[in-house]
Amino acid sequence: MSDRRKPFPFDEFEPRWQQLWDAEKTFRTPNPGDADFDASKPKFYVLDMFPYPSGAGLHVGHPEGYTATDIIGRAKMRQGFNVLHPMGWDSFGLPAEQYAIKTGQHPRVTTEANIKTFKRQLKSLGFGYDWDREIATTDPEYVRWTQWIFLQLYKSYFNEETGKAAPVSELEAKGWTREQIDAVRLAYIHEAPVNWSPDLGTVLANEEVEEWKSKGHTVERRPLKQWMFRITKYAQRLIDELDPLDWPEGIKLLQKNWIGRSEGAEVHFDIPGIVSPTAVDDWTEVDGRPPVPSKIAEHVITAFTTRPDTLFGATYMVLAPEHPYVSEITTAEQKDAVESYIKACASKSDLERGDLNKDKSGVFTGAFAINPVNDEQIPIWIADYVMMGYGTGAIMAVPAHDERDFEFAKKFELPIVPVVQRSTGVPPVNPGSPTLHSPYYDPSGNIPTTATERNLPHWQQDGRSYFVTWRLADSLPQEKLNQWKLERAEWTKNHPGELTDDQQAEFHDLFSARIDDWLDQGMGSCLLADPACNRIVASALRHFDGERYDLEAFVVMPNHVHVAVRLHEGEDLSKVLHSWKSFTSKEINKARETSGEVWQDESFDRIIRSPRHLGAVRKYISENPAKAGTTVDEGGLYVKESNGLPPSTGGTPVLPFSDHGTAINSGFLDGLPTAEAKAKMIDWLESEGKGVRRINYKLRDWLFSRQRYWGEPFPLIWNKQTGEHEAIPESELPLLQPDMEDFKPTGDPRGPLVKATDWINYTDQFERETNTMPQWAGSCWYYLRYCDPRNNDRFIGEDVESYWSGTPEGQSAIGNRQSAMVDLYVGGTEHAVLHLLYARFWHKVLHDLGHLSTNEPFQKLVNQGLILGEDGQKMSKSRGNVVNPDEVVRDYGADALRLYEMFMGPLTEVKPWQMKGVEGVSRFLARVWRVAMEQDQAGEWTVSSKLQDVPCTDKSLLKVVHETIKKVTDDIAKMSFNTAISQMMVCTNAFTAAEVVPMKEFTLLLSVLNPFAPHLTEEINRLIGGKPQLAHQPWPEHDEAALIESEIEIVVQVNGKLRDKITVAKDAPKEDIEAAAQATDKIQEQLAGKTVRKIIVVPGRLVNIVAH
RNA sequence: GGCGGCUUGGCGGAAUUGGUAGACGCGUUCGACUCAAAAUCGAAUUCUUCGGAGUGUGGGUUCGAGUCCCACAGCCGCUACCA
Repeated sequence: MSDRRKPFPFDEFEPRWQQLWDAEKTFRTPNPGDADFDASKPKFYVLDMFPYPSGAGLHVGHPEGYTATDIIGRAKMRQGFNVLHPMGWDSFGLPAEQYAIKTGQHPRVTTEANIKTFKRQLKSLGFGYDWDREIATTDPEYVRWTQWIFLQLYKSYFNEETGKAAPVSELEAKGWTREQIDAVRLAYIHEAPVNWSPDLGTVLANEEVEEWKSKGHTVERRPLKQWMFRITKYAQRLIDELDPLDWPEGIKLLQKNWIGRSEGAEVHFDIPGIVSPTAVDDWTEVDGRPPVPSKIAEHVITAFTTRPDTLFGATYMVLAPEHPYVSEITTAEQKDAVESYIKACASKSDLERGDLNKDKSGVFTGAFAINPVNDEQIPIWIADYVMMGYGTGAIMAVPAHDERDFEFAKKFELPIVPVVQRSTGVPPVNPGSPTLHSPYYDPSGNIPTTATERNLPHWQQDGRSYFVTWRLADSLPQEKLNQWKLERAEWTKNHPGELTDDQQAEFHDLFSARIDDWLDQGMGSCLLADPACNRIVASALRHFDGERYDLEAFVVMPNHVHVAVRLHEGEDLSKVLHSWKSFTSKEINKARETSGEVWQDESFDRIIRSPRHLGAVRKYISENPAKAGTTVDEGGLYVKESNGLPPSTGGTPVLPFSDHGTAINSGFLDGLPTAEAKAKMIDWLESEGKGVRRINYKLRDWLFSRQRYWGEPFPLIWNKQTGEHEAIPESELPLLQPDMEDFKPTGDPRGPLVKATDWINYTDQFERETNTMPQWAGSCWYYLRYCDPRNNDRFIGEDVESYWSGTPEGQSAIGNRQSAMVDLYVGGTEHAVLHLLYARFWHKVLHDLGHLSTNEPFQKLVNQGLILGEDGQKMSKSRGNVVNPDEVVRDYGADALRLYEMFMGPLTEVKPWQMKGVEGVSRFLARVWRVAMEQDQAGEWTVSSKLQDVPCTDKSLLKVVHETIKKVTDDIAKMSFNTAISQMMVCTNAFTAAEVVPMKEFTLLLSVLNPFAPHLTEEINRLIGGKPQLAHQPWPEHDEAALIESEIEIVVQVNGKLRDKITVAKDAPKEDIEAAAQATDKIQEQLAGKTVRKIIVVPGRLVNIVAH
């Protein structure tokens, strides 16, 4: 392959141009203060996620994002922006250290070698990076500022009043003690069970556990002292401030879910026998004061719940096995069982705990708690389905309304009390719905329907299936109904025209939802709950089954009836309904010795549209009692047993029911919808001192310590006497790791640095912290350092920071809300949560402390899609489908690789590699080359004789060229590179076909192709005498005049089907177009024997003639 | 289980946001050049019983639907006892 003839001499000119760009510093970005800095130019900061320089070298996935940003950067530069497009290395990391341990080589050596390879590879692709700004997170100067930023966090706390970070010196001034301050620092030391990996010899963040386990390392839980960041204080801001960012909605959602905000309450459960004066939450700060260990904490167990409205249904409690109170509350009889259970859990990995989750396990502690709302004694259990890491590590179990609690209660035969009932109402049906046009029921399409109006629309068709619902008369007073109808009519009058979604919802709330709400409140007599009445209705429904109709399913609920029924030919729904209603009302009155209306006039009915719809209706009916939380009398529920539906559930309610509904069996909450019941319960809890409103987050504080050699050491020292920690002076930064021969993990949880005894010993009084920072530390702020990479006085200069955070006018192509520093950030989804969350956190802290003017780092985020192997599988060495970019460059050139990766498909999509596709794109580049160049007898390339410096006389060629400028410009802004390339191919094909290639127009094509294929275009431009370099030329603008044609082709449709095309003058009046459209032979043929009903003219596009 | 994404020729993918479905490229076929091949150039290429049919399936809205609405299915990704 490599010896095959090159279609154009890329192997000669590509390296030459790369050297020129290097030597000339073509892509150097001037900073404020530089001699060539032009303050009038708007800034544009486009950033790639910097790579971890692994030993394997560049992967074809890397250039995907890098080419995209390079195209944008190059285009923006030529559009007059001061473009910052830097590259660097995320060079700390476990693989380098693991490799070092294996080979005995210092990780710095391997890291530097890897960086060299990466850099060579990136340069061979011709990316326009400003290499003067290259940084590596392992550079001592970079480490200095990483440590400096850590110290800013260490010296700060989160001020609850302002919602911002502030220096702890404020608290010192207020007279806080050392202990109190340490308890609120953003960086704090904490003893907690952590994920300790014995063979890596380090602690891992929860998020990292799976990754390393999958690589075959073991991880266990173990309590250790660790440095933590109080990122949870920023949870709300990390959610809220996501909103204005131009990120993919999916990524925003991922972050929100990760932070996992949930609203609810903490409920305090007293343990009897021990008096609790007031319930105090021992884990929270009160009035912004530092936490005070509660004196009564051991008397009270606090549980977090998102459903305080179900408190009446809480029939037991469950603690996590690790919960600190377990040993205290366990009774003597249960002690052995509890202890052995805890032991069993500890030996289970998280994976086992989670994966084999179907079978619930647990042990009774022997202790009881008091349910504050009804003073009932409820047993306290421990079980591993409750996690110590979320909420308070204790739950109130409501088995009737929580799946997990339900399973547990069933297994251990704990009481189940339903306290929420499904709000009754009609099932969801297609709202947009003239159900009458269903071909399922009438293949002829000729639909004999009658619409009868009786309170509500009443559609009828012969022999169809219906779903009918009607209610007891006293379930809704007529005057109420009438009043609501009037209000609805009024509202409709005030809202003419089409309704927005919101208005539709409002409209629904005004009437249908009101009826449902009313009924759900359990109003009315619910006399059908009486088995006698229930049976009357059921037998009436069955009476004509098989004679006048076939019953599909029905259910008799306490205050309403649902029936799915297929009418026999010739039957009339309203008559059938009437006979049911009149017979049953007579019988019910007789049975109850009453008189008067039993049923409401109103009934709801709809045609069942399809077998599938029928299935849904039957399912709805069969589940209805259970969902509503009621039972029906035997016989009151019927589902035809023929089509694979689950058998009728009889009278047993199906629990758990975890949706919202209406409170029942709940004292003062009865009848309230869930939302209101929640609020009322929280109010009650707070007024009684039995609980507090609480917003809980899934997000945990960030474990920032690692026990490794190859990471930034913490710039902290410990007082050997007092055991207090403090910062080393900033003048001592950077604090580098000592040179060590042996950096193997020791198994000592303090990490390998403990072996460097001299280094540790800071003074006689102090010794150094031996933990190091995780890889995230460097990647959290690298985008800041790029702005000012050689500044030795600050992590980023103030002027520089202000310039690169700026919001100059007129830069709207990418991202329209410039509130963040980086305008465009491109990288893989794998960093969607952690890296981006951590970087945002640091950025916000630095912003709060006054070091940054923006509060978010990345304005627009784009995730490039994964490139799969040629077999459609993920590329991997074991599958042998890995494509090496070096080989592609060798065989086809850098431009071809760049162009192919952009031509494969949309940047964000997952797509398979096709080597044939690279060839295709290479052919395209060769065609561009041959438009300008031809080979003489000797095989030497010379400028083609077709290429002439003459005005372009070919109108259509001129049009294509300007269309191309327009489309490529727009498509780059949209990051739709594949379509831009396709347009340039069209343009090139036009040049290839042309007899004479006008120099000026051809140069325009080169000009827009330049960001995609910089080497080829610069080389051709040089050979044909173009000056200056394209990289220094302004971006071309298209000529609107060249796009306009005097005549346009218009499509003629008859009844929406394409039948002919006509050519008309660009500004022909509508009438002329209509006439011309009807005049053609083909159209005449189509219209023969038909009457033209309507003609639709879409200017410049089509004519549609509607005729029957 | 939850959340998110995707579904258009033999393949990768276009489609001006409701207006000619299949741009562009790959592959395939035919032709030109050539002793021949490669390379290059040109033509054709959704299916079709030549009436039409056709964007995962079924319905709906519309003069008109790949695009909007409803329901369903199938793939892929992430996440998982989150109380």
